[in-house]
Amino acid sequence: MDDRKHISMKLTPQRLAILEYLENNKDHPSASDIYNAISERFPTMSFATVYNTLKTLKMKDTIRELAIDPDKKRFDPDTTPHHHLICTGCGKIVDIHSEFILELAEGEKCGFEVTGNHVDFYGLCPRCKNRGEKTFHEGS
Amino acid sequence: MDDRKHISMKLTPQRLAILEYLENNKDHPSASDIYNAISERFPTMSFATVYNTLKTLKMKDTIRELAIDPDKKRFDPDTTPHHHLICTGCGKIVDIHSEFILELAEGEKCGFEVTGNHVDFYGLCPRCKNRGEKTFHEGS
DNA sequence: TTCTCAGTTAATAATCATTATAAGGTTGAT
DNA sequence: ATCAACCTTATAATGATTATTAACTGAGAA
Repeated sequence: MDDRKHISMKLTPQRLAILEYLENNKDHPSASDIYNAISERFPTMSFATVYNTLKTLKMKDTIRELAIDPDKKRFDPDTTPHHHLICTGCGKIVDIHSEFILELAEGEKCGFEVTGNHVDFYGLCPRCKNRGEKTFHEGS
Repeated sequence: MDDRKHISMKLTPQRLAILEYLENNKDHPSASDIYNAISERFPTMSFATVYNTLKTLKMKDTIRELAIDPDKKRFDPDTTPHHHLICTGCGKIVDIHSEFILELAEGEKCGFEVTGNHVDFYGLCPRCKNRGEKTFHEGS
């Protein structure tokens, strides 16, 4: 089941550390999240290696690059089609695995060939709801 | 109808130039797009002024900041609820004003209070379709 | 009119995320 | 052992964005 899509790349210690950190990670971490987490136990790790590895994994469709955070890229090891629910108070992101049928009227397509979609839901997580938070960024 | 939400800020020449550039603009420009377009006829314009003005306009809900492009923020003067259709070949973005009813099952909400959503559609624009393009970034 | 103050602009430095470059390290086939 | 392909690292470079600070402007008070 979980054969990692037959990643055809050398599994160096650094790459294993990154893959291990990403495995089942639901935090949608950024490159620096990954670097910070790993460099604790792996002080020799270079930032470039993180970026290089992420780029390679992205090309191999092992991870997905998210354009959810306006400030930096985030990465998601869950490459199955799914959507996100984002807290506008603290930025927390949770996965939504429901499916939605979203058909565009031909007139709205502007001649595009539509290949997919992604829904960002916005809201307040339980903690921010209680605090009355309203900050962070509003949806795209 | 179009009273610009009673912008309560000094309408300096620089701000007017930015507002004028943004008015009815469907290109979802970035800060540097705006700076480049305006500084031609307004060579004294500072980049900081563009950022300052965009931040102010965003706070006043006169424009919306988009997290669509992983490389930079883009801005949309259309603050009515709408969605986007993005070309994965060239990055072109067009507006979709259809509405979609997207209800989340209670179990999927993780206790969030859901306040809104935004759909990104992905596809190939007519020009990229003909070229067989596949690059750019894939959806969040 | 002149002074003053708050808000604005511009020049600039600083920061952060990301990419590019170049040099050295590792591994596996020969 | 040698070579080449691939990796890693250190580092520089770039691009977007934010922060800082001094000069500027316009409206109202004196």
